Amino acid sequence: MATIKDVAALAGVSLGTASRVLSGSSQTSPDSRARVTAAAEQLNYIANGPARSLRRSRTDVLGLLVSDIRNPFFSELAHAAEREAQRRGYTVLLANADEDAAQEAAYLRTFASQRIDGLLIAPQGSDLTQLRSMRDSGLPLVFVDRSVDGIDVPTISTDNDEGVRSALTWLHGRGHREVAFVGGPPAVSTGSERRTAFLRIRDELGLSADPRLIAHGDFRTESGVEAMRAVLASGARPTAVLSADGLMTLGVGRALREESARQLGVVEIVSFDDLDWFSLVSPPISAVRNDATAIGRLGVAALVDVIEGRPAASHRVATSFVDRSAEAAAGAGA
Amino acid sequence: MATIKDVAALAGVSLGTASRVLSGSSQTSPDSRARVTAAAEQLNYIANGPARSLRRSRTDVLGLLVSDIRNPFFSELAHAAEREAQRRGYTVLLANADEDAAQEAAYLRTFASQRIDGLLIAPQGSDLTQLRSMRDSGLPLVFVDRSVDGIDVPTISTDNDEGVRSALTWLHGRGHREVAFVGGPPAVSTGSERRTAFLRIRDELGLSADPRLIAHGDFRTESGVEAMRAVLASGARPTAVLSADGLMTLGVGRALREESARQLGVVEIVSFDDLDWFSLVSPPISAVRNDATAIGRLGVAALVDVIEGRPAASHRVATSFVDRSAEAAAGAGA
DNA sequence: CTGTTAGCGCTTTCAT
DNA sequence: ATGAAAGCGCTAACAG
Repeated sequence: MATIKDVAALAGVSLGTASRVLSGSSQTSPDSRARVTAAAEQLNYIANGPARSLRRSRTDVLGLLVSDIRNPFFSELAHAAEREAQRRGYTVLLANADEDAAQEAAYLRTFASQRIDGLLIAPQGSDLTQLRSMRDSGLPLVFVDRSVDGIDVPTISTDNDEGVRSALTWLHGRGHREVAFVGGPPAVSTGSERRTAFLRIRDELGLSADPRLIAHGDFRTESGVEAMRAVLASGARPTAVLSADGLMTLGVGRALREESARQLGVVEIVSFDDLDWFSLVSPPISAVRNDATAIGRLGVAALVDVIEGRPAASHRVATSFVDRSAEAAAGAGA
Repeated sequence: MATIKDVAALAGVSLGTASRVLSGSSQTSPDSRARVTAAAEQLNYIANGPARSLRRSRTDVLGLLVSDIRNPFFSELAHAAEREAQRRGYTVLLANADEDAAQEAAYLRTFASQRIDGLLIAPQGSDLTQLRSMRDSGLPLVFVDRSVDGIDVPTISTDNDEGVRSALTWLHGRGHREVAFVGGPPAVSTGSERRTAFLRIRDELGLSADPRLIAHGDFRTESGVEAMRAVLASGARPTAVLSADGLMTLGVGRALREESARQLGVVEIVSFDDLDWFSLVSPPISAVRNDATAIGRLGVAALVDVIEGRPAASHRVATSFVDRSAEAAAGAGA
């Protein structure tokens, strides 16, 4: 692998001049510029990043720690974050905590050791001490989607209250009174916020307060199956269900499908998170659009603000409700 | 940020001893071990990765360059690769080329400059020269899912032929003779392999060779919509369709759904790639299971072999066919 | 087992 | 505008 020294030698200039040409940091003569560029080209020179980082004490790399890369919400968020970062001259290093606090802690250490310039994180039951010590040691931090109590970090999150309200209002308007809720883990901010919103708005609207209508999962598919089964087994008779996350909605659908074979009746599904296949099932699933793209984009913008010393603001991103009740009830291939 | 020098000073030992304790590279006395560990703890010391990499000329980081992170196939592959890498002491840096050759080239450069220890890549219309020069400059390379002609790199891919055969045989057995094919881009190896397999096996089975039954997309949803629309507009009358990729299957479903409102009739969908919601649509979509987890795992294993100087073998991962024809035709909420 | 020291490849003074 | 030289934080080779 060619080093800058090789390039300088081939170009017949000093190491310093080669560096100046290559990084464009300062004025250089057209002559040396041409020769250095040619030499670099010829040697297929690619600067050694670690050496560069060591010297400059910055890496131009942002970390993004998501809680589950297989969750479409996060893969869309990651995609948006990456685009925005690239636009601003940063590369994104993506890591997946897999909804596991220990793995999250491990990646946090890895990122810190890589000396990334800043970190975007969707925290779970995060170790508050670790997060604090990272922040205090000067690592710019921004929360996306989720937040953590007891630490003040700019946060880009969804307007969970608005989202739940739109879903319940819509269900209420369609005549539902027995509405089940499959919530997320209360330890995660999105889990608790959506739950709190559900309880309050349910009461505002005068929906059934039967506690058997409520169950909680962990934002993954299988837990959605189990939570929905639990509700059905409890003796409650929901006519509709609000699922707090897209992956759990899949699980809810599976659980209801098992039941439908046993003629339980129709339960209308509404989902927090709109997945692209919802229009293909029958009846189509209406959903709260949770704007992962905006969250990813704003998250990077806020993080770059912090990195460059500007004040960064927290944001609540608006949701919108996608009403599919009017769409044809035909299935994909029917 | 504390350096190893600070740790050594606080522990009252030399820099070298501190380094030895911290990296466990060589024998140290219990006494210094205790003092260094305590000092590191107290100072919240986290080694400077770039400095370490510069000196050791390795990073313990693997790159994974996928073509579309929002494609569930790749997010599953990434997830599996990450787990396997972690198990072997490596961290994965994930990047997304977004089915775009220019972006792929840019990330290739970024990875090269970061001096990652090895790269797992799902290549698209890759610049052969660039790939070759990277390989020749000593970067361990392994292809996953896709390969590129003209460069010899260990490759972990799906048995596309077997997959297509199982799908067409199944359709044939169900009486279909007019089977449409929505293929991927012929420039990508998976696109061309699945297409070639389709043509050959179609003829073997005596299915209709009407050229209007065939259209191509780019492995993304929207292109699936367009390809299917094109087939339907051509005047061909397929009774079934094989889609070459999960995302395009979604598009195919959308296109058929538009049509079904106009009473075109039933077209049975079969998908290369099994997505988790296929059991929820009506009728459920049967599919070729394309084992992203195995590909990711084997890919990392092969890459680590190359890195550590062992010979690495290419693999064709077996597919299996998921027959959902017997499942209840009830929809998600019905 | 430990201290000392060279040097990884680069950027950035400091002179000139 | 350029060359010489220092030094980022770390590991490894060497001497003891």
